[in-house]
Amino acid sequence: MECNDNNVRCHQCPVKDITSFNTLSKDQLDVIADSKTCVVFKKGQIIMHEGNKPNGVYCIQNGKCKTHKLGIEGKEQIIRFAKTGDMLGYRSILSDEPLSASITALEDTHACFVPRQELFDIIDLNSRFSLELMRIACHELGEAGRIITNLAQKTVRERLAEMLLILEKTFGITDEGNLDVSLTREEIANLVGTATESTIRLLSEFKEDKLIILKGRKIKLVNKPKLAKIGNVFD
Amino acid sequence: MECNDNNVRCHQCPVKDITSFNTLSKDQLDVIADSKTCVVFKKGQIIMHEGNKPNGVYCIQNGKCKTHKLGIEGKEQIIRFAKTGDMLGYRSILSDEPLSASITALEDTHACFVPRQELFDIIDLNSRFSLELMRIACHELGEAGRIITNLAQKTVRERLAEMLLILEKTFGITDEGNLDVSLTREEIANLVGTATESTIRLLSEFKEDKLIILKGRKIKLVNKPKLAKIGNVFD
DNA sequence: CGATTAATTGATACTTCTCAAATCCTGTGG
DNA sequence: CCACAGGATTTGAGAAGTATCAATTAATCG
Repeated sequence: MECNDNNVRCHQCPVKDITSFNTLSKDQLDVIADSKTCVVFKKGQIIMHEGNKPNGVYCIQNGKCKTHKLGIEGKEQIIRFAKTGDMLGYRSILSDEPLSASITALEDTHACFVPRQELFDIIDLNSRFSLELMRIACHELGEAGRIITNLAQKTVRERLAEMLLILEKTFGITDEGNLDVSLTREEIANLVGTATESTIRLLSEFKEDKLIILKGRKIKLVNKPKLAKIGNVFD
Repeated sequence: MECNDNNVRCHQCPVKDITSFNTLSKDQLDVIADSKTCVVFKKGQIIMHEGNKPNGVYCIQNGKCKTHKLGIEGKEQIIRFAKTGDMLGYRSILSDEPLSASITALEDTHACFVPRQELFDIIDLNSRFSLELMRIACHELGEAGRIITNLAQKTVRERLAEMLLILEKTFGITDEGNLDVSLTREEIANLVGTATESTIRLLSEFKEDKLIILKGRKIKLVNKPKLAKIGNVFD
């Protein structure tokens, strides 16, 4: 798991500017650099485990992760995603509560572990950093409200159409135009909040209606306006 | 709307200790006290309006509110509640985004308006206050994850049973043992994420099964273990 | 190249929504 | 205080949306 990224100082880090550490001074970045540990998580590996108390956060250098909770009878619910530049575990650290969800790597993921204490030290020194953390948490809170409303009011069909658009917005597309994230049908179902079979049936319908092109786990959106209409997406 | 609570200084405020201002020094409390405006909202009055940019936050002196979003075809989704001691509008202020939801008084509510600038001034001075704000936002984020999982995986029947228990935990009970909050059937439906008629039918079933006693909008929980079992509530 | 896991399809049952109609409240003005 | 209008609540019937179970086929990984 350890890797040689440890040689890289944080102020030289290529993703520094898109992380919440972008307001830190050189000295403050050195505090992080001196205490961080860089690791690699293999695809499918659990990075943090629901119910545990983490000793710090991870900053994603490169990769994609899912945040997921255990629901009824062990069924997984995917709450959100994280990608390059995002911080993992901050919710638990800042609320001083156990992890409310697990985090699993969707592909091989490089991340830097920053210990709890150094994080709090910087919060104490740098109110801009504190504000940035608040901004992120409060933004996520707004997103959560939107997800709650969708789950409560939209049909599965509507939610799936919207989710395809959200996946494209979140992860972008590959050279071939496919969504740049590989999810099983079951994962899509656990994201949308439905049964795997329903997801498969609806994806097939969308394919029949020429809204998407399916090739195994590769999904290409070819009629986004129509998907947006089906999903009641207005923005 | 204005009221004479303005005479009360914040350091003497009876609810100060249960608010996030409880870490402020006397001087810092005076900054708030000098800039605050106390107001009263009538039952049903909109305190903040979805999409607007608030100029500050409200601290609830006394009362109960609902936070609600507009969903499909104007249907209301209730996201959460607020009560005495809670802060309103902080999500929008701290994320620098328009309000993601409206806030409406469920009963006559006394609240103090604290302007945006003074809030940021204190954040700059007092990292314990910043941490407290982060703690609240991150705690709410964990709650939101739980709500998302419930909406995605539980049946309406399960969600309603759980919601009754949550309402009792949130608002407590009156002398007669009823939930200390008055909601229409439609509001309960908008909270659980279902149709009004479904809520009515299920409440009637719970009444038949002697789990609750209904008298108009007064609801008394008489068999909480059974409700917890129906709602798959384990904690 | 098996062995396992994932994806697909069909049939059926169940939950929940929608529409319609009737009754009950509640606040308000006379 | 009463009558009344308008909203809230309740109940029924039928339609629609989803889940579940079972069986088959396809894909993937040592």
